[in-house]
Amino acid sequence: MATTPYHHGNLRDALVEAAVEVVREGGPEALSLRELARRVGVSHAAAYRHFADREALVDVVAERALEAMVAQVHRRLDRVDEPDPVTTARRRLVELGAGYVEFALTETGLFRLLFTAYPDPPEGKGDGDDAGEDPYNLLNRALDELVAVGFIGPELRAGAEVTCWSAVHGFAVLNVEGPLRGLSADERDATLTALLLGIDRAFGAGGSWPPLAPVALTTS
Amino acid sequence: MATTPYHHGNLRDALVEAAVEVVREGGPEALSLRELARRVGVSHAAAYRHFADREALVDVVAERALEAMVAQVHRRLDRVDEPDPVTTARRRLVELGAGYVEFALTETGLFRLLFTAYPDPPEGKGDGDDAGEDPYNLLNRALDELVAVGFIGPELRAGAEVTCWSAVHGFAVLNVEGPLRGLSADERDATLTALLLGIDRAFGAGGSWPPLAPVALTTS
DNA sequence: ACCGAGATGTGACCGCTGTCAACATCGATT
DNA sequence: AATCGATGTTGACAGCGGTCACATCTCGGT
Repeated sequence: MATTPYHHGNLRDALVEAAVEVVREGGPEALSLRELARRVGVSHAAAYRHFADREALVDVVAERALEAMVAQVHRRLDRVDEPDPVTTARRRLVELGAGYVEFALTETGLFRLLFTAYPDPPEGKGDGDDAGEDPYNLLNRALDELVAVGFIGPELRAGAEVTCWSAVHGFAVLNVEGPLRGLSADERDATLTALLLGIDRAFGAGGSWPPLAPVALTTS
Repeated sequence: MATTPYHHGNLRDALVEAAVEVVREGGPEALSLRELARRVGVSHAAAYRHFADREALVDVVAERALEAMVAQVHRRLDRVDEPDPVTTARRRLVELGAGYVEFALTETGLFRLLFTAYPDPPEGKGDGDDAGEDPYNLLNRALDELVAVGFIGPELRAGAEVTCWSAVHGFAVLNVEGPLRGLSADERDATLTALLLGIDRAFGAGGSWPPLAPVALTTS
């Protein structure tokens, strides 16, 4: 039994683990069922006992990626510590965006996979159970908070999620796989700060609020 | 010689034409050298006389796509007709973004291909010859104009291109291949208007400017 | 008018991929 | 102990990008 047991034991988990690793290193296009099987030490068709097709495996990796992203965003969100509630809410929105971008730049492969098979979050707005563990929900709650503390006028709330998400996502995409990928860390921090403070200005245009501190990414 | 001449005549052009058509219908992943050759009625290896590899063909299609995009943006830009120079400049920035998104939604396949092989425009800032026929240059000129007419304070100019591009590109991506692809035309118009006017607010936060009219896309 | 050279197209081949069907093996249940 | 369903294997197929030797055509120089 010591020599190559016929049954792997927990092939499914092993495949997922290997898949995550492969995608982290080479992005979605590096994900090959056959190479995965090779890596795990199993025949090339064995994976089909656990995944209907390649797509199904991609979906599982996407879930993992989403979790990792939420974790990274939370890490940044939790560091926010401001005396003023308005500044707190504003800062949280900024850090939310910065965490999103940070994940995109740190875990390029996972991020790229995420948006070749994103699990349509805006549709499932009804399930209030695990709501919150999803960047989209985090964003909406941050915006609601900004309305609650009086920073965002209620008339500007509609569509604000899409505006924020678009800006931050666009920045991430352009920097990860787009024409902005050559930017230095300093240039990135500067332009990202301009973008995030721009959003802040767009929402708080009504009143006269104190300026926000710049942002710096930890791209490691 | 009427029956299948050995030499095609202008295979290269025919291949490019077919490639553009295929990408328009099925996106970049539908672009296969072999199917192209089949469609043009030639053996699959013939294409390699005209293109080093698949990538080279993709690049040519990308150029075409970029031209088409610039044309569409121009079409919208040229319609702007406002008495006030400040309103003109503001409106032009809005229409620039709307045109970008409109192209993304109209020519989904070409747009998606464009960003799997984007010809790094920010790098080639030196060539002043054909400058202007590139969305990035159009954007920069629109922003400079906004500074010139006094809408954007000079201290906000740095990084403004990236902010605008990110927001609009993110919106396009999320709507074309991302989680926002289910949006109705009305929802899209509304959220895009919110986004574009948000950018307008972010830049003109200093003064008290008249409101801008909403935006509507022609997705046909 | 010819003839050779360079350009262009062909078919066979390689290795890679995802996917399926037939077969082998194992563990748990009866 | 026999059996059955879950799991893994082998072998095949089609499609892909890419390369090669070879066939065919076109055109310019003599």
